[in-house]
Amino acid sequence: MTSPVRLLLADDEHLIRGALAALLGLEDDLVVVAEAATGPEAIAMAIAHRPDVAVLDLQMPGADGVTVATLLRDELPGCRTMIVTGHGRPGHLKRALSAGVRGFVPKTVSAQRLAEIIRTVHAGNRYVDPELASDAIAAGDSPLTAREAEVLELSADGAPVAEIARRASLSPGTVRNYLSSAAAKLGAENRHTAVRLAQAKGWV
Amino acid sequence: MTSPVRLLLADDEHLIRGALAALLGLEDDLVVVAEAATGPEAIAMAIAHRPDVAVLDLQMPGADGVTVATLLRDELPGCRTMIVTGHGRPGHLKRALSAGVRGFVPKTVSAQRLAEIIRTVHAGNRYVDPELASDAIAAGDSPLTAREAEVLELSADGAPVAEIARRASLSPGTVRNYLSSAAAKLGAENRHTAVRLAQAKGWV
DNA sequence: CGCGGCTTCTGACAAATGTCATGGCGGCGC
DNA sequence: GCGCCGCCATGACATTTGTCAGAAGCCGCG
Repeated sequence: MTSPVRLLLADDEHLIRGALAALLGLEDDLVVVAEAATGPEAIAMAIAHRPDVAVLDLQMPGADGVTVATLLRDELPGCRTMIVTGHGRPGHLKRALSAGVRGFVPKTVSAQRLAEIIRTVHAGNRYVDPELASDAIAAGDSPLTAREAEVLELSADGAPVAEIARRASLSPGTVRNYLSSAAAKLGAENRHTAVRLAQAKGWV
Repeated sequence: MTSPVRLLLADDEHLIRGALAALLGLEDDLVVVAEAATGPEAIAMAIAHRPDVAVLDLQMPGADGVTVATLLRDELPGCRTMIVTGHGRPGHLKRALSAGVRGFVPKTVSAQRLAEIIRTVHAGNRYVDPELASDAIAAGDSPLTAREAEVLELSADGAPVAEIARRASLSPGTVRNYLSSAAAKLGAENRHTAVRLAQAKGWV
């Protein structure tokens, strides 16, 4: 028998992380060698313990799972990464895959299933939850140009156009044009619903 | 020794629920008698299995934890309820307490700690996470009137005033007045930032 | 009973926003 | 090189929103 798979677990919810560590530890071919509660901590722990697979939560303080995965790809090429998430948006999956992530699963799977997927990933294969994958395909690519997306994101907190223009170093008129065309592309009647739509698709 | 505490676990994330069930089951004075993934399912399971303590996630499909707790208080007076949540907003805590919930904890606590709190709650005492409590005190009470809150909530998805008026069966002018006064009370410069603020405080 | 607060409405005005046409600039593909 | 597309801007216009004053009915509290 080969040596066990060394795991890093990163999740800001101690309850989940601890429970997960306990359950995965029961599998005799898996061993949790490090845990982290924040993005930066995950990176530090990964470098210190050099796990075979890093299981990362998508939403963490400091840096999200995809960001951590991106850094890890450069720092620790031998370490496979996978994302576990509560509510995954289509856009996140795309970002994750281009960051070299090899597994993407929702928290609705069982621990049993997660263990299998960890083995799959460790073997060098990919695994993406079928439902999330079909969502991503259905959502398609963002129809927004770079500036449209940027301006839309800046308008996410409900700031007036003048404020957005200031933050983007653009003319207010230009901002209104971008917002208008972004809303048209998304089929929204105003920029606020446009923001919601884009966020739901994970495009911002 | 007394008989073990019978638990109901409700959380839509199978991974967490299963892991939690396993960990809490290790405590020899606790036993998980039922699990549920949705609000309605939690209610049905509670009535069927009559647990001593119901551990409810705040965000679940169908009906949220507080709603479930409210129903349970009437249906199963002998059953203590507690809420476990990822990101608890101040307003939620208030709603939960008035629904008769006896425990309110974030998912950042350890399983060890959760087990102790379950015992505390089962003994008839209350437990509220200190940090969440101080947040709630700092946030204070909502300054909004019932209608202001209602209209603000309807405007949450960015719908235009005409749409909100239709849904609330109010005159557009009235809606604008409510939104205006709500924004003024919250110190926001428009209704969209007002919505964000109110949501952050848990007032909507 | 009167006072104050909440609810609901109207009307009017100012400001912000959405829409459209138009134009210049720069890059990319054929 | 020419055309297309994205980027940035301006100006004008219609629409939507925000703000304010005023007014009526209802309810609870002292």
